[in-house]
Amino acid sequence: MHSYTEENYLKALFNLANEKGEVSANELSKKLEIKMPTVNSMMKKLADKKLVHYESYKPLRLTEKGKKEAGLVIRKHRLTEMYLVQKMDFGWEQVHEIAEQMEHLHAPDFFEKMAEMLGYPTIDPHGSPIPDKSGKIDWRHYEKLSDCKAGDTVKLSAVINGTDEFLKFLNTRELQLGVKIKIKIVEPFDGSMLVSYNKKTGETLSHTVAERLLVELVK
Amino acid sequence: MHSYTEENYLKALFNLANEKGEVSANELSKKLEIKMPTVNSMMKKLADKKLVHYESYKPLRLTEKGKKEAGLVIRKHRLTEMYLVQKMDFGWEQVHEIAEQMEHLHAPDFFEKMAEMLGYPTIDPHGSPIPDKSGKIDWRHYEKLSDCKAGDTVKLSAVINGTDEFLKFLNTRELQLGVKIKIKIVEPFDGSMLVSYNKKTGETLSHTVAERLLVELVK
DNA sequence: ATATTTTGTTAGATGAATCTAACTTTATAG
DNA sequence: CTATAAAGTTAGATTCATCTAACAAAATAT
Ligand SMILES: [Mn+2]
Ligand SMILES: [Mn+2]
Ligand SMILES: [Mn+2]
Ligand SMILES: [Mn+2]
Repeated sequence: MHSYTEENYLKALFNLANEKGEVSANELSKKLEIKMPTVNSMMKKLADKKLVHYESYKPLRLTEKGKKEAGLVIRKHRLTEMYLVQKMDFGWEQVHEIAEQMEHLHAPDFFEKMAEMLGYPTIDPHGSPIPDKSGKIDWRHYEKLSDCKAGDTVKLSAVINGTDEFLKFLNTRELQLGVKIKIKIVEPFDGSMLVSYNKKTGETLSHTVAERLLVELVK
Repeated sequence: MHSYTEENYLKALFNLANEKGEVSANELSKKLEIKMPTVNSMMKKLADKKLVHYESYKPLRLTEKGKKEAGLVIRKHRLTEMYLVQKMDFGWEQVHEIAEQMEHLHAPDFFEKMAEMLGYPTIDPHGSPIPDKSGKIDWRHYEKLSDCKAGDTVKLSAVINGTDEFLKFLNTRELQLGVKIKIKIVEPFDGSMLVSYNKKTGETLSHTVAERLLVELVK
């Protein structure tokens, strides 16, 4: 099996590769807060294990095997988060750090039991898709709230860059997944939005917030 | 904080010290399946951290600090086992390996939530006491079934040397914690016992089994 | 009491994961 | 196009946890 360390590299590669197509050693180094030479030698090691395609001075790419292994780690992470929220009553802002550790447990029966108890969920508490048992992700096509226009009615489906601080901020605004948001005005100057949802009739969301909220158009 | 590795040494020292008073480097080496020189240098390291009293050629003893830290790891282990059995429907023979990993999580809120959901249990699924939040253990006084005599009625309160195989064996005999056992005959030759419990009127338990069952006298 | 066995210690090596310093290649800006 | 900056690589050191081989002390057996 892969070490705790290797698993964290695979996961970081996977997540970065989904925002962009390929990953530079530099990005990976910054994401993991590990210096470049260390990343470099780990990439060679993962290449030996056929988890990463490595060529000098070229961007990094996970192999199919690498994607699968990464997907399985992410599955454990997201199942854990869902379990903590659904079955142990944690807030969505409290679960990431715990899942960051639990994702490295080698305990298939435990994760299978969690999945079963949760009814085989397909998204985690932040709206991110949970990879299936083969590590495959079923990608959704959401758009950023900040890309929507006045008059649109949307459903909040996921949050990105979901730091605990940001999630706590959303709590104070009663912005949970599933909330229907009507966009009343989009300010051209700063991209801030005047919206209504739940019983609130005039809440303002900054562009910074709106671009971290992923939504689906409704009606 | 302490590393995964250090925690395992502390836990092993603690458990060995409870069977005997002190622990030899040799026993510890065998228990952990780690060679003596490795154990030796780890003991010096733990001594530097004031977790172990170390003197050349003398038996090993945990300091008060060491006992506390070990107790806290064991607390996490046993709370986890109890949670897995009570809340996730695992069998008592399925939980040790998972707990062996989860005991190393640094997630106080998670373990506190488990304790709360379980109603602050004082024993784990195998009848072993769960240390409190300060790492202290409330020792019970049980005796081995093998030390009881014909005519005694006892309650099964804990199992020792509870390997998964042994626990599965107990499952086949319907021997769960709390079962009331009447001792009908003790064979002088091999120490085997003829007992009755539940609706069974004449089950035989070998000495090997009886000395792994801890009981309390009833009536 | 001495010899043998067991236990404990020291010394030195290894592999994993990390770092810093120095160098090379590629990208970017005048 | 060169010059500079950024990104990537190589070399060598460090820390942790492990090992084997050799040696020393303590326990045990004759
Ligand atoms: Mn997360
Ligand atoms: Mn992690
Ligand atoms: Mn256990
Ligand atoms: Mn452990």
